[in-house]
Parts: sequence; structure tokens; C-alpha cells
Amino acid sequence: MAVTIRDVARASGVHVSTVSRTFSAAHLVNAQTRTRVLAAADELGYRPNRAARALSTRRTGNLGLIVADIANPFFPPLIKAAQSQARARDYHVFVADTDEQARVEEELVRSMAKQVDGALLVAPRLSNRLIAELGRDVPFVLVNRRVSGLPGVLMDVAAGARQAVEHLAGLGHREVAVLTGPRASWTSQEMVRAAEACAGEHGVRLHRIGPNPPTEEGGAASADEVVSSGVSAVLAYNDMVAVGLIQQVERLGLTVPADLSVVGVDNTHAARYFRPALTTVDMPVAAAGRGAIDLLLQAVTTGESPGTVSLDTRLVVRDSTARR
Amino acid sequence: MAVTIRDVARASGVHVSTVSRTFSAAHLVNAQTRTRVLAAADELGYRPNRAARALSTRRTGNLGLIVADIANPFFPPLIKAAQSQARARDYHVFVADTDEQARVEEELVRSMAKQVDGALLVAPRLSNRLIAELGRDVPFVLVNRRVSGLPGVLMDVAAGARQAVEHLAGLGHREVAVLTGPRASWTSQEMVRAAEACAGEHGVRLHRIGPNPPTEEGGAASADEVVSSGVSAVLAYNDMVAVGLIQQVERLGLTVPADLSVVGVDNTHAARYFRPALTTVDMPVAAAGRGAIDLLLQAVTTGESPGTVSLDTRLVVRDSTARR
DNA sequence: CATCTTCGTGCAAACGTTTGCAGTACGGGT
DNA sequence: ACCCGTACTGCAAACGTTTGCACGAAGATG
Repeated sequence: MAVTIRDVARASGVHVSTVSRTFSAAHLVNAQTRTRVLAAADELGYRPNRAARALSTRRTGNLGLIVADIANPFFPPLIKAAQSQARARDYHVFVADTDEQARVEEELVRSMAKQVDGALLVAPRLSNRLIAELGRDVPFVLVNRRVSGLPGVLMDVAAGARQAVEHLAGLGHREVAVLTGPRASWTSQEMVRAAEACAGEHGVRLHRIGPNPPTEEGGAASADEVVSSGVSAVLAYNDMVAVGLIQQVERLGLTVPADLSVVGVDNTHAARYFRPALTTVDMPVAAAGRGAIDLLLQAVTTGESPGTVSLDTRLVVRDSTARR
Repeated sequence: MAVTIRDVARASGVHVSTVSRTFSAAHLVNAQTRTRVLAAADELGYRPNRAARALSTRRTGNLGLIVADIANPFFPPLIKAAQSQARARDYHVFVADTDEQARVEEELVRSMAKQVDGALLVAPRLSNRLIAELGRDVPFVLVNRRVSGLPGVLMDVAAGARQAVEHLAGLGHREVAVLTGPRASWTSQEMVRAAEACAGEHGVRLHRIGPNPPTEEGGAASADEVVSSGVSAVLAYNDMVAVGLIQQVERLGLTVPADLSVVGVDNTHAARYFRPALTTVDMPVAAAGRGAIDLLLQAVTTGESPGTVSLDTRLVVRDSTARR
């Protein structure tokens, strides 16, 4: 039925091993034979069978990519970049979605472990301990999570948070709330840590409100607390939270940015077309996706764990923040 | 290294074939042996090797899912639904992104063909002829595209478009523009066809403007033409186009919906939080994803092509449309 | 000219499953 | 007592590759 290496061998008058080598180690075969084999392969429409190859080499050519929620606009550009980077290296990517649940995440990792050469864990919700444990089964690269001994790509959200707080301080805000994200989110922890340190330096009092689900609903739900806390500015865990918050406080009769300044994080597409357009921390999502794939493939092929790389973030000022 | 069927066989004192059968055809093995084997497997942490299985059965257990652009908010909920449906049936899903380019799409299908048991083509940009041709290599299910002989899931956007036109007609609009999408988009064709028929019935004149890229930029770019055409209402190819259009016409000094009513399509997340909140046609995206996977697995396992199913759409009225 | 490399190729044994076939044991029907 | 069917299990040949090893033919070296 399907055309195999054997058909190609027959058609070009060489042994199957030679055909195999023309595809997997071209330099080992004579240039003339190679072109002959390639011609025959092309003619017959031969495509190597990855399953068979996987069986021999113990490499599947597949990578896993686990995210909390594909529908969260933070992830698609990252997935897209990772995907195309992997494809360029002739790897396929399984994308899986954990619905923000640590249990599902663990289950996914376990079930993927044996069928991929490595996996990307993006903003995982698992405990460090469990991540380290699972990391013994499959090569991992973490995105936005730091676990000692495991390679990772971090977006330096701390720098962005500092810029945000300075920006707000510069606008005269002295009482600022930070809406934290999921408890297990490294990004959230970093953000809060940096914001607190920076607030101290600028004479700003920081109110911590959270944890909040990383969604519009999460933002909306904390509107009351924000209002009653008397702050004049908010740094939200992400753009969706910011949007949810803004909508709700406007329903309560406030205006953004006149009555309340709001800063988001992620610089998702939505931040640009929401009204007021969101001041937000830009995250280098595509670069992170590409970089993570590079690290992962390095780990997979060399067997040793590459280090951790950190990418810059920066504040993008738009219309949701104003002088107090 | 990894624990294989052979280890389990040894540990439980049976032949490998019996172990194999315990996992792939449990009814063929004695209940006692089965529990013994399962115990051993569990103890050793055995997981069947899918590549090896694929080699024997000629089934990979993988499905392909090809979309035009993961970052287009229309797709993630569909991907998510398809993904989880497939996972529940013990299939894995490769997601790939064509960047809206037919050539890339063709290449992707070809390269996936031999490594998946079937593929979902969502809103493909390829020609019918090519789709039919590629369909001979792999079982396909199409979403939002009708190609005779191939199974598909269609969202009845025509019905939604009719409702939209009736809605606008009811608000007193007599000159309406329709911003068409990519030339190869079945959705766009359906939408225009239905809108035209319906416009005729309600004494509305329909101006066709396009094709437009299915993005905000696409919408923004057609703002001039919309304004100069003198229409009082617009039906846009999708929500992103609608948003882009609205932003641009507001830059030109108009107000939506006071000066121009705009209807989107897709009912993406953004439609809800954009200001003005978008009147739009709701698409049953998750249901389509699940349904498409079901059809695909049916095609894969029975070998015969299931039919085409059509899902309802409906107009959701929000704040971007008003009486003329 | 003998010896040593290098290069290109073939041979055959893996890789971990599945599955058609054959064999055994047992219980029931005649 | 015999035969047959059923239920289970083992045997071994696939599935399509890769890869260590061996071998022969040149070419290089002394």
C-alpha cells in the first residue's frame, strides 16, 4: 500500500540501508547514489514513516506544549511561535490545555511523557516539587517558572512591574492596588515582589488584592474591593483582569482613567482595542515560544540541561492611566 | 531502560502476546490472568509504546488540526473543544497554523498526511479541487467548507446573516455594506449570498466591499470606502474586522452606532468587551470542534465517510447597532 | 609493492507491538 | 468412548526504520 524504504531501494538498485542513510545521514552516501535514490524516492512519493523511525531511534519527533488555557489570549502567539519554530526543525507539536487545573496538568504530563521527546510547560500551576519529579521522566523547558535544575525561559515581568509602579508614582498616585493572579503563578509572585520593592522606594502604599482567577470575571469580582480600598491606581495581573475590572468599576459609576488608573500585563491584542486602550506591560511572547523550543531541542539532542534565559519586558503607555 | 511489554510478560509469567491482548483486546484473556498482568504492568509502570503500536496497526492515534491562524480568537475555543474531545477518545492532536496562506496549508496537509489517522481542516483556504485531491491521502473532516463527498461540519452563517440584515432593516437602514472576507472563505460566500437574498426581500440595497483580510487591519483599511459609499450600516466578515472598522471610522469623526451601525460575526470574546459592545452573529464554535472530531473518528474507524452536519447560528444584539 | 586509511555499501539484528495460526485443556453432546 | 466447540495461550512473522559491523575497492603512504 504505502511506499516504503524497500520500494525505493528496489527502484534505485541499492540496499535499504543506503536509502535510509540518504535520508538520515546523507554525508555517508556517495553523491551519485544519493541523487539516484532521491530521484526514485521522489518518483514514488516516498515519505519516511515516523513511527518506524521512532521505534528504532527512540525519538518520536514530537514535542508537547502544555498551557493553562488556549483561549487566554496570552497563549496563542506563544503557541504559534513555538509551533513554527518546531516545525522548522522537523518536529511536531502536541498542544494541550489544562483548564487552569493542576491535576489535569499533572495527568497530561504523565500521559504525554512517553510519547514526546520533550515538553514545554508554560506558566505551570504545579508545585515545584512535582515539576522536578516529572522532569525526571521527560526533558522539560519551563516558561515563566523557575525550578532549580530545570531549564526555562522567563519573561522579566519584575522589570515591567517596576516600570509600571514608577509610571504610576510619576503620575502622582500614592495608593496603588495590585491584583494578584493564581496562587501558583510565578509571574504573579514576581510582579508583586517587584511592585512592593519599587513602591517602597517611591513612597507608594501598595494594597495586595487576590488571588484572582486570570480572567475578566476575576477582575470584575475584585472591583468592589478595589473601590473600597480607596486606591487611585491598579496594577492588574493581566489584561483580561484589567478589562474585567474596568468594566465593573465603570458600572459602579467610576471613569477610567479619570477616577482610577489601571495597568494591565501581557499587551494582548485586546489591550490595544479596548476603550480606554490599556497601559500594559508588553511580554515578549513570540520570542519566548521560539526560545523555549530552541532550549528544549538543545536539551533533547545533547541530553544536557541548558540554562535559563530571561527576556525583557517593557511598559507600554496608552490611555488607561492618567495623572491623579 | 523503558519498561516494555516483555518486562511485563516476564513479571507476570505469560507470553508477550497475552500482555498485548490484555491491553488491546481484553476480552480475549482470562480474567485471572488479566488482573495478574495488570498488576504487574501497574507495578512496573508500563505504558504502551504508541510508535510501536502504530507500526503494527497502521494507526498512529494522532489527528491533525489545521487552522488559518491560532491568534484569531475564533479558533482557540474550537481547538480547545476538539482537543479535549479527542483526548477523551485517546487520540492526540497536532495543531498547525497556516498563516492564512493556501500554500502553507497544502504543505502542512501533505506533511501531516502520513503521520496522522485523519485531519480536521478548519475554514480551509484551498481550492475545492485540491481539497478533494488531498482527501484521498488522509481522511478529512472540513469545518466551514462544503466539498462534495467529504464530511463536514458547517455553521449556518447564512441564517445569522439573514437575521442580521433583518435586524438592520428593522432599524430603518436601507443602504447596507457587507465587508467580505478572504476570497476562498466559504463563510464569506455564504454570508454574502444570504445577505443579498435577504436584502432584496426587505428593500435594502447591499454594497459589497472586499475581499478583506480577516483582521482589524482589514476592517480599518475599508473604512474610507464604507464612509464614501454612504451606507448607514455594515455587516462585517468577523468581529475583528468590525472592530478595526469601528476604530477607524471613529478616527474619521463618526460615532458608532449613532452614525453607523456595525454587525460582526463570530461572537468572540472581544465582541463583549469592546466598546460599543458588538452586535454579532454567534457561532457554535465549541460544538463544531467536538462534532468534527466525532465525525473524523467515525470516518477513521469505520472507513466510510459520514455526512455533513449543520449547526445553528444566531444574532446577538448589543450596542453597535441602532436605529438609523 | 606492501600496508594502511578512507569511503561507500551491504548484511542483519534490533526497536516494541499486534495478530493469524496452531495447540492445549476442558466441558458437553452424542 | 468419541468428537466438537469454546476459551485461552503461545509461537513467530510481520510492521518500516536505523545502525554496528564487516567487507571490498580505491587511494595514500612508506
